[in-house]
Amino acid sequence: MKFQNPKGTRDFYPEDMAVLNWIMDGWRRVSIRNGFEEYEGPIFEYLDLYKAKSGEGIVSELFHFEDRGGREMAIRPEMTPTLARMINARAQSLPRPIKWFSMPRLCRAERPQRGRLREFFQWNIDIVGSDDVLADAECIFVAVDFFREVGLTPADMVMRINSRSLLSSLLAARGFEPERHADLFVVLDKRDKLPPEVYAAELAKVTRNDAERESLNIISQARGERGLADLAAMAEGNEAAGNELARLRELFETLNLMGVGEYCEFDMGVVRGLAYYTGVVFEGFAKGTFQRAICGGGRYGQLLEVLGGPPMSGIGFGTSDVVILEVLTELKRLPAEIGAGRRTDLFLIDADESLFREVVRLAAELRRRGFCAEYSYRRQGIGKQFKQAAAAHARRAVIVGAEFKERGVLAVKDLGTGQQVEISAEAFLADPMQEVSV
RNA sequence: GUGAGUGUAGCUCAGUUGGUUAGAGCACGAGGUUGUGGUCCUCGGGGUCGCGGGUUCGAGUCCCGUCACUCACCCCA
Repeated sequence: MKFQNPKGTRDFYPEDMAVLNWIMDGWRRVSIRNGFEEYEGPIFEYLDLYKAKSGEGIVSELFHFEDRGGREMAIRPEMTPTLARMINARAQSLPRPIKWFSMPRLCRAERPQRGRLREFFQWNIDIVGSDDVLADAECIFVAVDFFREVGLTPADMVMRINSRSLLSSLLAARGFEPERHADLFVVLDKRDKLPPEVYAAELAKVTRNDAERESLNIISQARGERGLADLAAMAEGNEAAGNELARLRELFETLNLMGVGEYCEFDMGVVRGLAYYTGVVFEGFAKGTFQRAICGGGRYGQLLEVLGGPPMSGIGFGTSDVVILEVLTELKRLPAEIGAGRRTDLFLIDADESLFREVVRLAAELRRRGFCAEYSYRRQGIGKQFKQAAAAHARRAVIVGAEFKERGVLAVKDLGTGQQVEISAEAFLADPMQEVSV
C-alpha cells in the first residue's frame, strides 16, 4: 500500500526545507531587529477558545477532535486566540507595550487553492497594550521591512491602509446606524475582490436606497492623497471623523519618516473581512498574477476582553509561507543559491585503503572543531572520491596520501579555484579553512 | 459544500485514423580514466499508461463511472 501526503499538506524535502528556513530565518531576523520577542503555544487548544473569538461558524473551517476525556479540541487555525489567552493570563505583570512574534504551523479545513493550503506557517507580529499611533506605524513598518528585505520594491507591491473607525464615523454621519456597520464592512471589503456586477448586487442587499449606495460609493472610492483630502472636506463639522483623519495623517507621516512611505497608500476599499478589527486595517498586495493579499492586519480593540482579559487594545498582522513563496517565485526573487544542498567545508580523500583510518580520525577531529567534514563510505579511486567531493559541494578536498605517512603533510585543494598546496597536518589543523594559494 | 480543467517513469513530456514486449531528455544507480573533481562515454533500475467497468479480435488511445490533483466560489495567511 502506497500512501500520499494528506490533501493540502506539503512534504518538505531538503531543498524545500532550505527555502522554508530561508523565509523563516528572515521573519525571525526582522522581528528581532524591530524589538519583538518570540513566543509559542500549543498546537491544539480547546475548541471553545476559537468559538469564543469567531462564533460557531469557525467549527467547519478547522480540524477538531475529542480527546479521551470527551473534551472538544481543535488544531489551531490561527495564533491570535492563543496569544490573547497567554497575555490575559499574565496581563497584570507583563511590561507594556507587549511586542511579541511567532511563526506557528497552522491548519484549516479548507479546500486548497493557489496560496491557500490546509497546513502552513504563519508569521504573526503583535503589539499589545498601546493605543499609540506609533504602534500602528511600527507594525506596518515591520511588514514592509521584511518584504523590502527579500527584494520587493514599491514597484512590486503596495500596502493599502485604511481606518475602520474613520469609516465608521463617516458612515454614522451619513445616517448609517452603527449596528449596520459590521454588515457594510463585509461588503465594502469586496469592492476590488468581486466583479462589479456581483459587488453591486451584494451592496444592494445591505442598503435601502440609491442615496445610501451613492454615499457608500463616494466614501469607499477614496484613495491616496486626493482621497484623504476629499474625505477631509466631507468630514468638516464631524468631530469624530476629523479626529480619525488626523490620526491617519499622523500614521502616514510616521511611515514617511521611517522611509517606507513609498510602499504605503491610503485606500478606503481595504476593510478586511475579520469582524474584530476596530481601528487601522491594512493589506499588502503584490504586482503580478497573484491577486490575493500577501499580508494583512489591523488594530483590535476588544479582542482580549472578549476572551476574558482586561480592556486592552492591540495591533498585529500575519502572512504565510505559502503566499510569500507564491509571490517571490513569480517575481523571481528567490535567491538561486537556496536549496543548493548541504555545504561541506572539507572532503577527506584517501590515496589508498591503508590510509582510510587516518581519514576517519581526521574527519572526526574536524567535526569536533565545528567544521563540516565528510568522506566516502566506499574505498575507491581518488577520481571517484573527488566526484563525491564535488557532489557534496565541498569547498576543500584534503588528500591523505603516502606523503602523510612519510612526511606528515596533507594535500589541500580549493575546489573553487583548483589551487592545491601541501601543508603539514599541524598547520592544517590550526586553521583548516585557510587560504589555499600556490 | 458548488463549478471548471488535467491525469503516461521521481520531473518535463512524446506516443500517428485503436494494432506486437509503451519511448525520450533530465534525475538516480553502476562501470570506464587505477594520485585529482560537477562537463564526457557505456550500461542499468524504475511505469498494472490514476483506478474500475464497458465497446472491440485488440484500448495509453473511444464511452461511462470513480478517485486524485489544479484553478475559481465561500472564508481567509
